Amino acid sequence: MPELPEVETIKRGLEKKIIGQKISRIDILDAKPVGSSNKNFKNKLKGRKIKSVKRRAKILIIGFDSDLFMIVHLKITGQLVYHKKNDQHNKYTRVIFYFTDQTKLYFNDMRKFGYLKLFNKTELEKELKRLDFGPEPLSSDFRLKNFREILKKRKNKPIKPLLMDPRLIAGIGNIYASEACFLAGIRPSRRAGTLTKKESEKIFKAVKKVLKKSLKYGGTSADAYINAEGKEGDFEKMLYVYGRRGEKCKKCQAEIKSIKQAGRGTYFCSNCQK
DNA sequence: GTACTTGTTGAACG
DNA sequence: TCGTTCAACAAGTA
Repeated sequence: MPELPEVETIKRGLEKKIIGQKISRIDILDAKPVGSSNKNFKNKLKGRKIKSVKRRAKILIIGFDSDLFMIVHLKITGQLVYHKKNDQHNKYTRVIFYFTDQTKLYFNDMRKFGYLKLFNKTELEKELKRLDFGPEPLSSDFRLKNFREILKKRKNKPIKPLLMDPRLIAGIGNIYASEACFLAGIRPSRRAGTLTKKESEKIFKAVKKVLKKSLKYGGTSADAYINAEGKEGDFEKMLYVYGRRGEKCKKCQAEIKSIKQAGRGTYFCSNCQK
């Protein structure tokens, strides 16, 4: 599942490949990700040149000339893959963007939760306001003080679902919320208000650390994630707890446990995390 | 066949 | 108004 490090990796890959590219044609193989609201999707994009690729939380924002922007959300199984000449589409390919130099960009999505939406600048700003994302955890503007304010406002919320709430902090999903709790030695079920000063600092640092480290390794390919070049990330083998139910803790050899929190799987070591 | 998985959103509720 | 909980979306795997 693409979370912040995965989406950021895709963003960096795309930036190198598609900026300056001009769209010559678009094939929509499945209209669902484009939605009924985007009836002129093809017409609006044809002939447009790509100016920028940005990321906010887990969404990608591709900027074109003439005040046009496309938001791409990959949700769980979405992929954006750039290919040179030969056709590489598969049964999950929903949209194909063809560029004037014969290269292509594929939007693949097995489970069809992802979407592509077009906006002008005003609409984009409105949309971002509506989405109401919390701070970017890797931004230098996001300080311990900000994090403690969030904990204070959500005293009763268990720490792991708190980390995953995109309106509180942007870009953290199930993998990194679980991993950050492990790194900090804190049980995912601990309520925000019960964390000591020291513990809140530990979690704060763990969040930044795990995201940065994953980014360094090109993300986690636990499910369908691949980057803009179609390659998997290498962070999966560095995971301490996520998806490791029944396996041994890499630090203490105890068995990794799993519970359900807010309907989502949570993994932790009951020995290392208090 | 059944249960379970995922990120996000919007509705329902207190 | 605000926070919390939960169903819904889709399609694959165990």
